[in-house]
Amino acid sequence: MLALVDGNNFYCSCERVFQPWLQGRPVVVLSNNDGCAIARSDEAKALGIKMGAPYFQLRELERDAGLIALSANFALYGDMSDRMMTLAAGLGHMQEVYSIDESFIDLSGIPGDLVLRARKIRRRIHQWIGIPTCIGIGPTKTLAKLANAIAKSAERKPGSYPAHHAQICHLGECNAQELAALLQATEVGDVWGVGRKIGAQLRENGVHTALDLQRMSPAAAKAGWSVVLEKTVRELNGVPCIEFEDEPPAKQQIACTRSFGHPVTELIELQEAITEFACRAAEKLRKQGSHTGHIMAFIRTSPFRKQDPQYSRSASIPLPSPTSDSAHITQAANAIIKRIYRPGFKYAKAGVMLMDLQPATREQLTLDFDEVMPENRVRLMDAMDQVNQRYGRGTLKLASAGAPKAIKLWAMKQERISSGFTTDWEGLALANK
DNA sequence: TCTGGGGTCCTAGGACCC
DNA sequence: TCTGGGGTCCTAGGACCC
Repeated sequence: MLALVDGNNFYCSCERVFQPWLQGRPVVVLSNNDGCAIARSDEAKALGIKMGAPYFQLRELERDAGLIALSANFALYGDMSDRMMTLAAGLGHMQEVYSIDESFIDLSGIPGDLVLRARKIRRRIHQWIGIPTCIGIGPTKTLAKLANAIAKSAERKPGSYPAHHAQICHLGECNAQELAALLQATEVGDVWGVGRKIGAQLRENGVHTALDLQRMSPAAAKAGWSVVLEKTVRELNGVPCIEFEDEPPAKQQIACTRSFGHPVTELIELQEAITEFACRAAEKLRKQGSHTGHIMAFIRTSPFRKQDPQYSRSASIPLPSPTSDSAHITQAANAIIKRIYRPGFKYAKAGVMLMDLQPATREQLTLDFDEVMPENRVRLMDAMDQVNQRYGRGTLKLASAGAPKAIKLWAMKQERISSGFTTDWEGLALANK
C-alpha cells in the first residue's frame, strides 16, 4: 500500500499560518511578476477563480469580494515544505517527495489500522506546522492519487463522495462495489496522467469516468494512445507500473528562466538578465554535483501582446569541455544571446538551460589535454557559493550582472510579498502578549 | 498596462550506417 | 519499366505533472 500526503492549497495555507486573519477569506498566491494565480484558497475557488487566472482580471474581486492576492514567497514555502515532509515521513518506512506539497509514503510492513495511523499523522502536521492536509491510500500511485483527490473533494464539496472519505480515504479497504462507485463518480480528466488533450480524446471515445478508463483494455490504451495511458489503466486496476523513487535521481537538465517586470529592448539589459540566470543555473548545477556539456539560451517577446511584432529564438552551443564554472557558462550563454538578439523588439522573457549533464567527477579530457575544470576554479566557485549561502543571494556575483544599484527593468515584480517568517531574522513572526 | 517556472517521458521522423 | 532492408541514434515537439 502507498499513501499520498498532500497539503491543501499549500501556498495559501503557508501564508495563513503566519497571518491568521487570512483564515476564512478568499486568498490567492500569484506567480512571479505577480502574473497569475498559482494557488487558491477554498473561498477563492468558490469565487470561480481558475488556476492560472491573470491577476489583472482579479482586481475587481479584490475590490468587491474581499479577495487577498499575495506575491509568491518561495523561500517560505520551501521551508514549510521541509517541515511538513519530515512529519509525513513518520507514516511509513520510505518516502518519495514528489513535489513541494506532496509525498508518497510506502506503507508496506506497517502493521495495524492504516487509517488511524494516517489520521494521527495528519493531526500532528496540522498541530505542529499549521498546514491542513489530506491523505489518500491505495495499492498504486495512481490509486493513492485518486484516493487523495476523493479525500479532498469529500471534505470540500459535501455530497460529491461519501462523507467518511473526507480528509483520509483508503481505497484498499473498499470492496469491489464501493470502488466501482467511487471510480464512477470521478471524471476521467481527474485521473493522474490524463490531461486536457487526452481527456478530450477519451471522452470523444465514450470514456467519461475513471471507471470507464479502468475497464478499458491496456492494449487498446496503448494502441489508441501510448504506453503512458496503458500504465495508467493498469495502475487503476491495482497493478503498480510507476516506480517508487526513494531518493531523487539527478536532474537531466537545469533551467533558469524568467519573465521580465517590464519589457526590455536593449542587448546590454538582456545580457545582464542572462548573466543572472546563467549564474543561478550554475549554482543549481554545482549543488547537484554535475557538469554541463551543452548550453541553451532563449529570448522572446510577449505572445499576449498581439499588437506588437513577435520574435522568439533559441540557440544552443556545446562546450569545449564540461564545466560548472559560472563564468564559462555565462560567457557561453551571452554569446548565444548576442547571436540571436535583434533590435526593435520588446522582449518579455529570457532563460538559460543547462543540458547534457554529467557527474562532476567524470574525467573527460579535451583534445589538447586541458583539465576539465582547473582546481582553482572549483575552489573559487565553492567560495562564491558559500559566501552567497551565508550572506544572501547576490552578495558575490559576476561583473556582467550589472551594477548592484542600477535600475533593472527586467527585475521581477513582487509587490505583495509576505515576510520570510521562518527564513529571515528580520522577518520573524511576532507573537502578541 | 497587466498572463509563471521547472521538470519528465514518449513518439515520430530524419540522418546515417551497413 | 525497373531503385532493399534493417537497424541505431538524435532531435523536435507534444503531452503531462505540480
